[in-house]
Amino acid sequence: MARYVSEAVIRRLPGYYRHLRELEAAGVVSISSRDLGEQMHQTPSQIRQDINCFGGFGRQGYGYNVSELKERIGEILGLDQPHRMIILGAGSIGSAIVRYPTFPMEGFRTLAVFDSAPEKIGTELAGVPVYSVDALEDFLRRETVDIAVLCVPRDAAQATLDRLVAAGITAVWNFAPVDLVYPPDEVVVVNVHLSDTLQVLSYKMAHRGEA
Amino acid sequence: MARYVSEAVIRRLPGYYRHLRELEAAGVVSISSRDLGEQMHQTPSQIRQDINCFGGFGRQGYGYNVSELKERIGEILGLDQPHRMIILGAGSIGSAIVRYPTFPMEGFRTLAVFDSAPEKIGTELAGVPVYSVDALEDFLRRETVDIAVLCVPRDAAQATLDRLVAAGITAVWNFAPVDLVYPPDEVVVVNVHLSDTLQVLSYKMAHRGEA
DNA sequence: TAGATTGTTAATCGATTAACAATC
DNA sequence: TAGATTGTTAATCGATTAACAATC
Repeated sequence: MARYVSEAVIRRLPGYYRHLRELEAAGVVSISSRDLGEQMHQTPSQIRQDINCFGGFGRQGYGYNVSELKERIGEILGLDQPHRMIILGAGSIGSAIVRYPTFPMEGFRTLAVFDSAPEKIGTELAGVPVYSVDALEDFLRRETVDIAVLCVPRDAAQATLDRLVAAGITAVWNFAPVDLVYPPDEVVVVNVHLSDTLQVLSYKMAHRGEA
Repeated sequence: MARYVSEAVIRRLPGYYRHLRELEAAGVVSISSRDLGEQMHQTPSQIRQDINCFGGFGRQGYGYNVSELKERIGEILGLDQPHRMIILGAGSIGSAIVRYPTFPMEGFRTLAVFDSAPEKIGTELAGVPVYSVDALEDFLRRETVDIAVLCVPRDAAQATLDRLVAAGITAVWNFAPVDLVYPPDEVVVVNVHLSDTLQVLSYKMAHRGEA
């Protein structure tokens, strides 16, 4: 255990978490890597390797306790800690994030939304106040914020990120379709390039049945 | 050229496309794999390998013509063909997709939105009509639809997908946070599990500076 | 032509899979 | 106990990087 955890493993963890939660809800108490692999279309070997990056919580001859493994993966993902978020941009993507139903119960709480359009400032979005971006630095000085969600238009994204980093934000979830430039040791950025995934779909449609 | 194209390469293509479009807009005429690699934080080798999956359109001693390469990657991604989409679910994610600004100019056109809430049926979302899901099969019989975008709640996703597949839809862009079950030779599914990427961010925050 | 840079083959690196002894 | 299944090491597979001859 405690070996180096590759990006590939990290990206599979949420899938395990989701599947285990469903098994738990279905009343399944224990599961073997063989059965879990079958259900998730992975090899049992891969599942055991992945889980053992973090230490063995399986039992020989028995498998894994579903609730315990789910709980542990949740901890590894940091879901046992609450996260305080702000959203930059009160457009349609920003609205969708504020309203995303499962975030509150996963510990992700949105404190405020920031926008530059005067008609939006002072309103609320699903109960969350919309402030002027001018008040951003002030707000960050007063409140503890863990994650900034970037939902501003493409052309505003880099400048907004620069402000966030200067104000001490260390984690950004970016929805703007740009490759942002930032100091990697000061801030973690995870991109959701929606257009990219749609283009991957387009590729697969165009090249169906080639492989 | 014309070798097997791995998933890893496919997922990098939209990034190339985006970057080349920006270079083109900036008036850059040609670029070497060395410079492109530097700008995109990749090795020149990888860029040449990736591009050569599809045939050599570089010139020795010169590099690649930006516009030509962009155009060719666009074709490979299938962006030269128009795509007709429908959206399932008129909630906040569905609304965000209808309004996504760059889709129309990339050839992705939304024909209709389907929902089950009576108060939404008959209205419009950014100029696109909202129909009852009851009318789904009828609509698909009358109209040519390439892509269905699944934005329904978690618990309705599987049933909706089943209906889509039964009605002959062969490409689905899924936003519901579930692992859908489907016949892989009948339909291509690309998932956008928003919650997963947020959890990856959470992981990286919790384990900052470990590697 | 000489210099630069590709296309492509070979070497390396990392991730996935297989195997099996340890053990519940 | 015997059977099952893990944790872990070794083997394989695939993807990335390096090298270099071909050529613009």
